[in-house]
Amino acid sequence: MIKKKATIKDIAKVAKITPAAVSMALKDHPRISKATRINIHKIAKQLNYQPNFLARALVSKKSFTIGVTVPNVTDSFYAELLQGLEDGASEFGFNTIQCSTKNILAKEKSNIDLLRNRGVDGLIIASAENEDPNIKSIIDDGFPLVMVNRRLTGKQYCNVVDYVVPDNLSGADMAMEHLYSLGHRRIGVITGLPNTSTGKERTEGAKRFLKNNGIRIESKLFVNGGWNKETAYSATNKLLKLPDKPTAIFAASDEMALAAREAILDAGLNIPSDIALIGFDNIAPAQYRGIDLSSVGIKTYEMGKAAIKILIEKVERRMSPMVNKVTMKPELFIRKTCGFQAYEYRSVQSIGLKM
Amino acid sequence: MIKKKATIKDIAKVAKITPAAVSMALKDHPRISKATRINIHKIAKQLNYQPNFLARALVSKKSFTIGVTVPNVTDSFYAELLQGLEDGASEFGFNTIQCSTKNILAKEKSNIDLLRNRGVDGLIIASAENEDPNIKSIIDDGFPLVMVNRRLTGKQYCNVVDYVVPDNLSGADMAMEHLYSLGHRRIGVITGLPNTSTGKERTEGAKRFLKNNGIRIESKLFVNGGWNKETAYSATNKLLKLPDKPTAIFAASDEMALAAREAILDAGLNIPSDIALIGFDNIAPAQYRGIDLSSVGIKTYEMGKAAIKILIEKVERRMSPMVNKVTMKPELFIRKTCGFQAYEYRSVQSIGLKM
DNA sequence: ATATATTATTTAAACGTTTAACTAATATTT
DNA sequence: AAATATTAGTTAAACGTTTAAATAATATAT
Repeated sequence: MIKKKATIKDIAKVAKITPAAVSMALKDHPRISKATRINIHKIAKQLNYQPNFLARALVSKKSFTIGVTVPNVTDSFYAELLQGLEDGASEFGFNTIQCSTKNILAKEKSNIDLLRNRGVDGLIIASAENEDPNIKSIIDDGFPLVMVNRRLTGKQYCNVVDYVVPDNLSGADMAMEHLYSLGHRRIGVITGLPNTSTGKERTEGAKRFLKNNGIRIESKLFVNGGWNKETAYSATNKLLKLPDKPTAIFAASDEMALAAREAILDAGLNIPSDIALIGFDNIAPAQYRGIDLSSVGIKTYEMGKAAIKILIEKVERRMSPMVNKVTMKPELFIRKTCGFQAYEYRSVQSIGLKM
Repeated sequence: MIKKKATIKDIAKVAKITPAAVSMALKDHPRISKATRINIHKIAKQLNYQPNFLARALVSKKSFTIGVTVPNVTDSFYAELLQGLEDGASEFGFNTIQCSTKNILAKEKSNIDLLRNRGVDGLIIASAENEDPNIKSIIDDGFPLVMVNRRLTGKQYCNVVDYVVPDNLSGADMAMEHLYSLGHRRIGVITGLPNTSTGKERTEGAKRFLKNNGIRIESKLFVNGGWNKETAYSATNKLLKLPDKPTAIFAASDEMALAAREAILDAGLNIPSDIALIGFDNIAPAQYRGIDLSSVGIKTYEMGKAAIKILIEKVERRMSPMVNKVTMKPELFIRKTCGFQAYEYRSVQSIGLKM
């Protein structure tokens, strides 16, 4: 039923030479005479020959495919990262296979197994946890790997594996500094998952800032937003219900910041007059008018491209002895949720009805 | 350097039987005695055996992989669709490989070739054009295919290929009706690419509505938004510069509606009091407070799941003679950009500075 | 004219599986 | 006891490619 594609054997039959010769001719091996090479190319075009990657990968142990795991694809941050990875890969003639792990270790494991069994040449992992056993086993196998966005934090492995990550400490510092400079002294922090490097380091950065500026660290001002909207929304409510609630909130991701934003407005409070808000990642929705979320961000798309470049170089060189550790400089994007701009978002109640 | 994985041969050596027997034992073929089957499974687990999909796919012509093409992954609509596709596939033990085409036919072709050469069992195409030659060649080859979101509109092929698409005519109708019911008679339309079924049909639906309600169709009120933010932004400006500019705008996608929103606010106009705005797709960012974009939407995630289900059924049955054509019922999500709600988004100028 | 080098191709094995067909051993039927 | 059936494997070929090694044919050097 399915019309089958022409193979090397078909070409061989037409050209009356062996499949091996065809294979060589197609890659313009000098061993094959110019005349036959031209002939073979012609026949290949006539038969619309397309090489079978499966067969090629099986024998040559090279699939020109990179496996990628991310927590999810619906988060704008990962969408942009994926785009960078995909575009970067295609520049080198590689493709990507993507899987989401939903921050579940078991799902990550099955995804990694699956990708490796499908013969990917290397892995980009954007979904790792701090002491991720899945990563460790990839490293133990000596399999080409570059971590992106998140990395391992454990001492023994963190100098062994390549990564491209944001400078989370500086980023958090910039966010806190911005709030501080606007007069905020009581700052709530919606943290990411503490078992991720991004979660851990952004929290650390915030704490370090407080310490450096002589502000007491109150644990109740740090609430776990779980890297997702739902958890972040209720985490924000915890902050808002505090008797001495913060005057500003730093969320460790824009995704969570946007959820915090909803929670704040739902509580009838205004941004930034009642509560200032800053996020991290500088995702596209943060930039819409009416959102105008101030945020610390890195060049996410570039981060993806950088990671894939390192990985493909490793793959091509069949594992170089170099370990590349790249950190991306964060930038502060001042918009309108921290009170620096003359603009205010008001909850529905505070506006009242008018038509 | 790279530690190599255990193969069937390794198991065979340990168990002192042939690879063929191992292969059968692993899939619990009754030909193999219970005792050896158990033994083989045990050894497989010990050696951490993982089947090589490439080899398996090569011989069995089955890879349990579905190829997917979308225009891009950064558009929230496609991100959600992809999630549905991926989740749906994994429910059936399948995986997806995704590529973006950026609405470029040549890129679509190379992606499709690539996916097929990598041995995918079927294709989900979400990026097709109306008379897409790439689709036609897939059909001619009898290769399993389900189109999603967009379909072919040409007569000869549209009854041959499976698809799951929104009911664009009704959707456009609902959007226009909503604006009409709020008193709007002069409605601008930001259309999608006319060479896509979604673009064509949503425009058609809008025109049909106008006709049915005795409103003259003015071609200058229809501007091409090209399915992307940049084009939609300038398309909106064209509408706004009209001497008798529309009192409302219907954008054929939320992505474009959000760009239109920026353009309107940038022009110093208020939404909805100066101009009402409605989109299509009901993507997540439309729902943020401060955006509150009214929109017509379908269950995008479910659409993805439905498409993958149909495809996998075709793949499993090795092409059934049935052609499934599914349309998804649209829903109207009334938020605050059409003036129905007591809320208004104002441009910066109209608020003036205040701190 | 013989030995050596060069060129163009073929042969054969391999990658890791699957599967149909064959075989040997044991069990069941007549 | 001979004929037949069942069980539990083994053998061999295949999937579509790649690649090292062998070979044959021709050209060049001695």
